[in-house]
Amino acid sequence: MTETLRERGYRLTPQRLLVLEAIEASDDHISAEEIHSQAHARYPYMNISTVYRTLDLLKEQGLVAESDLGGGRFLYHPVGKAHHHHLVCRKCGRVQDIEVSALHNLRQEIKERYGFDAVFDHMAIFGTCKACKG
Amino acid sequence: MTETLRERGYRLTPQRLLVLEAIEASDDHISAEEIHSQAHARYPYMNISTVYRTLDLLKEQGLVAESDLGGGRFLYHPVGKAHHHHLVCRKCGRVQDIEVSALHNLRQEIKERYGFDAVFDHMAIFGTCKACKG
DNA sequence: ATTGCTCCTGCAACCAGTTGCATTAATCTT
DNA sequence: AAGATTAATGCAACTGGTTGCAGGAGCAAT
Repeated sequence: MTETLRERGYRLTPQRLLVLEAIEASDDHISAEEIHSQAHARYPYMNISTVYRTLDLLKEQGLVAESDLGGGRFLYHPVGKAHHHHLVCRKCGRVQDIEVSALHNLRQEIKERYGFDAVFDHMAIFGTCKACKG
Repeated sequence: MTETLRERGYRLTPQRLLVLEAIEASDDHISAEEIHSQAHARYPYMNISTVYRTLDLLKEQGLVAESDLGGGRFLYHPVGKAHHHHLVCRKCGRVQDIEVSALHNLRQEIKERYGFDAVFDHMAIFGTCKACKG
């Protein structure tokens, strides 16, 4: 990721490197707050607005993906892993990944019935997970 | 709605009546900010937190439905009309209703594959509408 | 009409996230 | 290695939304 940014003419500041490290270290997903607190521990002047701006840049450049967990809460993950969606359990809060193919049929149906091109981009689906229901 | 609230033991304060009126007047959907500004015009002491608390109550009592339009933005509408979902066009911003049945298959698939009970509650689906694509 | 119970409201402080602006520093040039 | 350019940062103020708490008001009983 760092090489890609440099090649595209972006500066590699220590702040950006810390954000990248935090995202890569969490091979699952991570919130902006978590990124900030990790980076802040090592570099006290790290500012939360820099985290958000770096995340915006990484999204723009297609290096990280953003999931909207509803209510304005977001998670970030490197795009290395396969494109996927999330099942968010309202009871235990656990987030489970599901394959992108699960939404193919819905996309097609919406296209046929309404002529609308739906974009499912790391979507969050809420409900109750297997464990919590038992 | 006012009668339902009174029957269930809730007080009918002027603030609550103003919120109800604003929601009923907008037969489509309305944001909390819009409700507040309408109510505030007629009753200057109206506070935004009262709007949110009233909306919470109305949700709880099943009288209004909330749609998450992503990024923490919400719309509210009376439950009188049939349960539905929204197609939000990212180009023109238009919000189109779709029937709840569109998501039946997806619900079933997620249930079978992951044992997860998905709750689709006035969901927003983003993409490009027919008009904007042409 | 008055009283009292307790629900409801306004306020102020807070939260995650965003933005404008002046300052700082990464990189390029020499 | 030093200077210039300008992107990136830190700060502070702001947004929409949430919450604790003390005071105010709806409603029922008298």
